[in-house]
Amino acid sequence: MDSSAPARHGRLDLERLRRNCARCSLHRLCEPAGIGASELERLDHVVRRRRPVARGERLFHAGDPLGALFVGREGAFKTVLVSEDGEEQVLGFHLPGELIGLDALGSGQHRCEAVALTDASVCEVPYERLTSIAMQLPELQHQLLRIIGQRLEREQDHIGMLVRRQAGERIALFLHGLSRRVAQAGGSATSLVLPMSRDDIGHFLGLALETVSRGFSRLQDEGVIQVSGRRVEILDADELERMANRETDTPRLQARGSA
Amino acid sequence: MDSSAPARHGRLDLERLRRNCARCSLHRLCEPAGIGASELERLDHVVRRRRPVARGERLFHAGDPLGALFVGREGAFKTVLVSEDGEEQVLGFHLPGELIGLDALGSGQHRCEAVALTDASVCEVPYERLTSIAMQLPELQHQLLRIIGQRLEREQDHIGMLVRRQAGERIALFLHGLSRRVAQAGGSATSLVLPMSRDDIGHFLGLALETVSRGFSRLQDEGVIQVSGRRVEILDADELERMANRETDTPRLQARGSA
DNA sequence: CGTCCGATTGATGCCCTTCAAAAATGGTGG
DNA sequence: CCACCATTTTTGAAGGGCATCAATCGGACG
Repeated sequence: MDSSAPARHGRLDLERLRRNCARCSLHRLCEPAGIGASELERLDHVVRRRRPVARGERLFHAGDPLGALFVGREGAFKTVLVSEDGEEQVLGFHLPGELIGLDALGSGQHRCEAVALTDASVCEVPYERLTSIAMQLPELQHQLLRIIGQRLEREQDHIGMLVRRQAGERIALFLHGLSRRVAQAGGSATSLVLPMSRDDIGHFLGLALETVSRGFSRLQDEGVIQVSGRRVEILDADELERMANRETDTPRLQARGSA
Repeated sequence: MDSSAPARHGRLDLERLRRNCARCSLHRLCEPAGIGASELERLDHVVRRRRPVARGERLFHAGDPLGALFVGREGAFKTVLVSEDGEEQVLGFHLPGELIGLDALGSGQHRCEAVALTDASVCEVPYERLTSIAMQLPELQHQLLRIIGQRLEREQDHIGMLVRRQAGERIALFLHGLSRRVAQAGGSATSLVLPMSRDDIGHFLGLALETVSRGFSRLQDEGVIQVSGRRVEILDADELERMANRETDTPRLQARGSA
């Protein structure tokens, strides 16, 4: 496959566009919807591709007007809600391929800020243009609604993580979910390098950073994971998932081997 | 089913439709968007109005395909996520004028169930028809996206309620938020009759029902509210809001009067 | 090699959960 | 109208898990 053919029209052009979208992880937005050539071309003209973002840089701040949605391409982000007393609440982490900026849909202004946890790059889609194109493409409209709906599901899962689950459960749930998402983004499901600090994880899970650290250590003692700073190896994914669903029951009934 | 003037065109028809929408609380969906006559007419033909729902009845179950969105008209609902072990997680409460059913947008299937807490009635909007009309009405599309975005905000507020806030804070936050919403739905902001049980509130706030009850009693002791079963009078809304934002600080530093 | 920031580990206190029982509420039928 | 029951709510007592304070450890970087 040639990588540089500058064909202007025909299949070659479409191929180039599709390739770009697939690389840029925008495929979640347009590819599964079966969008045709002309539509892709329009999207392509609208999307600002592969904008680099330095670690610590913000895609937007709280209060910024909704200008564009972002799709992570490389690196990782967190979205943070800062309360008036300076307390940070981490709303989510965002891996390549995931949409950032939906928090402004309700009011037209961002209510949280998106911070790059590592050096990163994003694709940028002007919101107004996206919606106006969606007006004419049923597939794109449905896809957009579906993606927003999936974000709703994620928020609900986040709530489920926080409600009446104890620390070990939340941490297992977090690692398990992160592993799946890293795999979906093209990484290894068992060998992770966490882009976020223990403090960030704590502010996401509603736990003190020390509790997160202790939880990691405990999982390591039990042989489920191996931790070295931000490097995490998942040794027993099944057990991890089991702990994620209820840690409190059968702590000694089915105990095998050492206590 | 027309019950009155069968006018086909002209202002009368439009007025009737607007009235219906306003009464039906669908105004949040179409009225502020400045929708014109023909569009309202189309919406009107699509909406099944004022369907009664008995207490305990479900609008949908987990796993049901996404058929329609609902707008509460009278009464109250809760949406509940039931985990495999039978544990209930209350995702939200829904007052008149609020949209129910968005949980299915991501997958096309409902993941929670919507239960009527009281005898109630709803308007029912077939989802496919709504989106296909939205394709042709920029205002409606934007309004739809805005409403979904507002739901996202609510989920995030819910998360903020759960993370690192202690019981008294969550309960004050809950009462304060409910008061505002009841007022928005046309009720009294200070005199509430809770449609949900202490258990429901507990499953929403991530607390044991006993803790909720104790929290109410404590607020009463402090003269902030007056409780009698499910009847709650808010005596000091300012103080309630203050407690909602940080209960733990300045308990004795800036203490005035009694310790 | 020394500094700095993040991660780990320890000890203590407290808030909330849990178990338990009494009290109140609401609906039903005599 | 009142008695009766089921359900919900309130209140009490005890124990545990997590936050907090504090110190040490470890790696990254100049």
